[in-house]
Amino acid sequence: MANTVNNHGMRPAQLRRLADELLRWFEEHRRDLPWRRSRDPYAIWVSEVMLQQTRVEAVVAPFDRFLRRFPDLPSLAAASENEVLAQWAGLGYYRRARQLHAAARLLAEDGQGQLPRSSAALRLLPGFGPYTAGAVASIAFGEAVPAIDGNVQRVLARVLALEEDPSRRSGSAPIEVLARGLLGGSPPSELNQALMELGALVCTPRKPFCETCPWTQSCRARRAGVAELLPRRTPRPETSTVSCYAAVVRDGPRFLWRQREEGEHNAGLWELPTTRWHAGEPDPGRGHRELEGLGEELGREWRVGDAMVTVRHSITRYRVRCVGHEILDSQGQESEGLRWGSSEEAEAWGITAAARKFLAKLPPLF
DNA sequence: AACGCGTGGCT
DNA sequence: TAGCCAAGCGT
Repeated sequence: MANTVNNHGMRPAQLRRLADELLRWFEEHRRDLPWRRSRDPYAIWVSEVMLQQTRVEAVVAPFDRFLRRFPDLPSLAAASENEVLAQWAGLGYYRRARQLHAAARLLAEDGQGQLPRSSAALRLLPGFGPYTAGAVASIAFGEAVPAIDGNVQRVLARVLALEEDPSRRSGSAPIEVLARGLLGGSPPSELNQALMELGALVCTPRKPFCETCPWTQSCRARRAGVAELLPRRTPRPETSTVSCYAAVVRDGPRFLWRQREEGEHNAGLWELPTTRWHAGEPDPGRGHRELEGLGEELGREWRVGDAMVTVRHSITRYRVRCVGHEILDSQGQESEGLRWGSSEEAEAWGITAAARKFLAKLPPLF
């Protein structure tokens, strides 16, 4: 039993060797990423939040854009929520942006005006969970705390040939013990980033490149030939198809936009007015009826036309088909959460990914 | 503990 | 095409 918590039998000398091999590998293979060129804790924080559940390639452009618009913590704190959401557009999980913004405001108000330097203090801020607190504390401030994300879970689960699910306590405990063991004596920023980089570039979920891995000799899963099978995670819920219908209401170059409400997904972002989802594939007759209903709900006089275009996207476990119908709106005025705007204007307010897909697919005017 | 929250790229 | 999944957090 002692072995379970004692690094599965990893001795200090072996930990030292693993850490050295990893750091040497990282020195040679580390990617040149925008946030790695900065030592500014604020920039590192922004990058870590953007990287939650999001691929590096998807973060590079939004990161630069965001930092140009909000170069420091005071500028972020001073911004409106929708300005922040607009800069976040395309990254998804918009709550991350709200919490980043909320934390910036807390820090700006309480006089400090800067991030606290310890993982424990960071952990108290909105949006800082165990991973992000560890990542910012180690990368920005050099604290010797692990930063265990999905990459690190995978890498260390394989090194240990761990059969337990890393998202459960029985699996996360040995991973954390090993992550801490590897930190001893190494620069925390380098070691943590190296572990993640190894997971991103070599110890990939499927078809890991074990031949080029610095740990290929010591990895227990590799030796047992089960690397690809680890970590064992509980299967995701099955995806299902849902459908909805969007009102394409045009007035020259402008569209009618609706702001999604608090409590809905994509809250605060603007979309073409859209009906609620229903299970199953789209149904033209149903689309007609539901859009007429939506027009009444919004207090407008609508003539619902034909289906023009269908976009598909997905939200967590739902595959969404959304059919855009041409709508004639004989009113024209705006109201709370309902306004006219060109696609460029709406982009600046912050629009949903589905709306962006509609804009790209809709036939040009005339 | 399990679920809700987005999105885009890869296979 | 459809499924899989990627530097998680909050409830």
